[in-house]
Amino acid sequence: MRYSENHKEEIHLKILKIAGRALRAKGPDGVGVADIMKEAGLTHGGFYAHFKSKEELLIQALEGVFAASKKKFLKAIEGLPPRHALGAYIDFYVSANQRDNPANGCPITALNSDMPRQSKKFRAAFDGGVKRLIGTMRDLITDAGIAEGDEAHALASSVFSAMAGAVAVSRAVSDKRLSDEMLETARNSIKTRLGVDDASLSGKYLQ
Amino acid sequence: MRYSENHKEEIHLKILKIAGRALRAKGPDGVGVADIMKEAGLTHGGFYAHFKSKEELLIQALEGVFAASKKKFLKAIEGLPPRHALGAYIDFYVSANQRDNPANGCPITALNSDMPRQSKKFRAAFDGGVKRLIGTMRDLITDAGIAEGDEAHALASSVFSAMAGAVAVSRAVSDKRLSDEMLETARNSIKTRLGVDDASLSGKYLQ
DNA sequence: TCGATTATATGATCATCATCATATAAAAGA
DNA sequence: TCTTTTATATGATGATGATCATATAATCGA
Repeated sequence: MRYSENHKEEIHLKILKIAGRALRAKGPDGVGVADIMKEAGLTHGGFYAHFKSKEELLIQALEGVFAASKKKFLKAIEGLPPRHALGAYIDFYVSANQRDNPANGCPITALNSDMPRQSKKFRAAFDGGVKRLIGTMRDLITDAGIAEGDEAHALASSVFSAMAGAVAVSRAVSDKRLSDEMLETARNSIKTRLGVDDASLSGKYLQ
Repeated sequence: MRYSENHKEEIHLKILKIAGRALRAKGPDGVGVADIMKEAGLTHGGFYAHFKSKEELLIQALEGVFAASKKKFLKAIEGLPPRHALGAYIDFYVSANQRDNPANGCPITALNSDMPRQSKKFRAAFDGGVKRLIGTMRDLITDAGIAEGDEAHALASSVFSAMAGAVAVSRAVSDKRLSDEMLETARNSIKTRLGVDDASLSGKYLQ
């Protein structure tokens, strides 16, 4: 059956979107091809007209998810001066909202302990996404005048690892009180470390 | 066949030990009953004489792993005064050695992104282990005079989340340079935050 | 030495899942 | 309207894995 010009492409994107959510919710080994297709309103057989393999689907889905994460990053800091932007992003990321919505959140948080068990290609896609996110934060840190060059990069990678790690661990713990405690103290300590905590930003110490 | 008095118990412990390593290396959904039994020198059929289900095995294995982690914690700080002990534990934990040996490392690091997808019972066992580890660190922080009461607890939970998160994210990234960078900056920032970095401990600032 | 006990083995069942061969049907172009 | 194209459906296939029924064999107590 011949469909409209770009019908297949639309379906392709729809599958990727659904897979991106399932990937984060169920992990790379938890997503089933048939389930994804069913959610897209199709049956499992048609899958291989869209993707060479499940691995290819996951790689494309992961790339889409990283691109969306970067977009969310940029949107969260839109229009803010650099230091306020850093604070705003940390507030956005290290939050109960992120913790409670793995399917729509950052893939680093959602997949970190799965990564060592994945294929080389999938891991390479993951690395690429992480590096791009770190690059965005490095630019922000540079713009804020907090550090520059290699130092800005090291700081950005460290801050990102702290943010992702904090959300991931708080998500792993099912005790809400403990989880909230971890999240809040992590958020504060990361902001303090960068000098973008509320006290600093209100001008008490700098600028 | 009747074996020696405590033969079954020995086998039981052997299975648990193997499962504990597999659990961290392959994740809860990656461990196969047959594989575990084979590694223990047995076949899959005998499994259910030892455990009611795979879930029961995983829970017991996880509890064993947390107990071992606590032992390693105590061993790493053995004989050191509180503040040096904190520094030593952070050095021990946030290290390339831990990152590169998931099968023998901390379960928080190895399993965090798997946890939201696990059964209630398994998650409860995880929570218990996390709380005990945090309790040990809280005591250390209290002994070191860094904080006390609820504040010491909050600090301990936050520091643990930062440590586990940093190792987990550095493990997720396959690029060695980036991974090393994350690990080192995380280790330094956590130690500085607690005032147990090398400069502080050498007496430059305190004590 | 022999029978009872029981840890372990064998082999089946049932479910899930990725993959693929083949069939179908809808729509575009003639 | 009819043929061709091709996106999707149907229905295998083979692999893996948890679970369980039943068989086997080793040792202890008699």
